[in-house]
Amino acid sequence: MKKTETRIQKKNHSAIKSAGLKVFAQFGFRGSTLDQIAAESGLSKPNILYYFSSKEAIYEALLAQLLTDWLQPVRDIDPAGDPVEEILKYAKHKLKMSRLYPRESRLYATEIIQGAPRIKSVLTDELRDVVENLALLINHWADSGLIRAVDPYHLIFSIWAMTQHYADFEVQVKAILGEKDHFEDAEHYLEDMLRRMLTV
Amino acid sequence: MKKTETRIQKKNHSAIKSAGLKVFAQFGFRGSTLDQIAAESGLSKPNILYYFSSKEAIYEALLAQLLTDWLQPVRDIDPAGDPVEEILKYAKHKLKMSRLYPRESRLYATEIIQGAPRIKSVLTDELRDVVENLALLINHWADSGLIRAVDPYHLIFSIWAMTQHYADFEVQVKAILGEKDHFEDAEHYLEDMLRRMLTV
DNA sequence: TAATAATTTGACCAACTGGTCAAACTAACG
DNA sequence: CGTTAGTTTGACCAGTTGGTCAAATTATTA
Repeated sequence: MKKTETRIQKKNHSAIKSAGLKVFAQFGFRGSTLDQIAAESGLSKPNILYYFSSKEAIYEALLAQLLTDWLQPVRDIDPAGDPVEEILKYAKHKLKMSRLYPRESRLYATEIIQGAPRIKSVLTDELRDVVENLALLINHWADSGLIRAVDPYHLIFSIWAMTQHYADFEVQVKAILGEKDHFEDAEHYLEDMLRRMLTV
Repeated sequence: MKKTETRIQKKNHSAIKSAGLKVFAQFGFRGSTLDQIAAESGLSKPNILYYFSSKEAIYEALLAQLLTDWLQPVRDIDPAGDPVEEILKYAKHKLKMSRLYPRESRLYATEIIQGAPRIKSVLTDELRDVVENLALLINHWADSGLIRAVDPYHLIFSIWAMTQHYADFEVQVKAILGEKDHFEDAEHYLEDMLRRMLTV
């Protein structure tokens, strides 16, 4: 049990992860440097390596945190709830994550785009499993006549794609829509789309 | 006019761009090295710099090519054609690009995720302009009762997000669906979704 | 307070980075 | 064939990289 984290350790672990998130999300693992993370966190480079054994260890700590945070809401979908509302709840939750934590989304995106070299096994094990269960549930809902029959996998992909788009492609969205908040309109569009897809 | 490209120049320019695409798409600009591009292209590092003045020049040549290839199909949408079919044609074209040229998509994605430092002006000028015109056309179609009224910008974003998802997140899609070709199902889903959104 | 444990840092290193350059090599052409 | 223009490369460089380490500093505790 590693519960014994001092006040300073807590503060610095957090500062390093926060700085690492900022830097890695923008430049990817190979494009980021410890000097950048040092500057961003206000710690010296050797001091960072006192808390994390390597650059890679910081990156992996961030990814691990991310993956658990992302898988949980899928597991939280209630098979006994109203199907359309459950799916909408999940989609809106994902959209909110994109608004509140765009850097986490971009960190994940760069890792996946680069072929997911460090988390491929998580994708083929946990993620695959969780998605398969959700797909079974969606098919079950469709068989029971509670929602329209759609390909559950591509439904899930479409939710992921649309929600993460607003985080990952933020500069592009802002170049087109301007700087004002666009998440409200995005949510209306997403809700409209999902209701159209799932009802009748 | 720089039409005078020798046989060797043609071959090597192409080999370098091809290798650069492969490397940059995977590691981003800062994560890629000239040595990687050299190894991938079969040329020596100094030889590469004989054809392109710098690492950045290769990257920018790739981005420039990409942007023109991506903007054209938007401009090709026919205001006099059938609205639903025109939008579907565009969406299917984008999906085909994701299948045939996933590395181009990933190169673009990494550039945008990193804040588009080299092409921000293209986004706020050409892309913005082209999208605004398309949005006006979609609104016009809606006003004429030819399609259902939807937010044109978020409609466009949803098409981009869903089509590019299959290229950018290819490893994740394959981790879930397996290695078999999934683009046919994706096209059916996309067509279903757009028809539901745009008709009635 | 004194001693011990935890934290921080400057100096340093070997490997790698983008890029240069003169010299060597090869293709093209009269 | 010989000449010239185009092509290729080995050796090299200065700056950056992730990471080490002993020594100095600071916090904790007896």
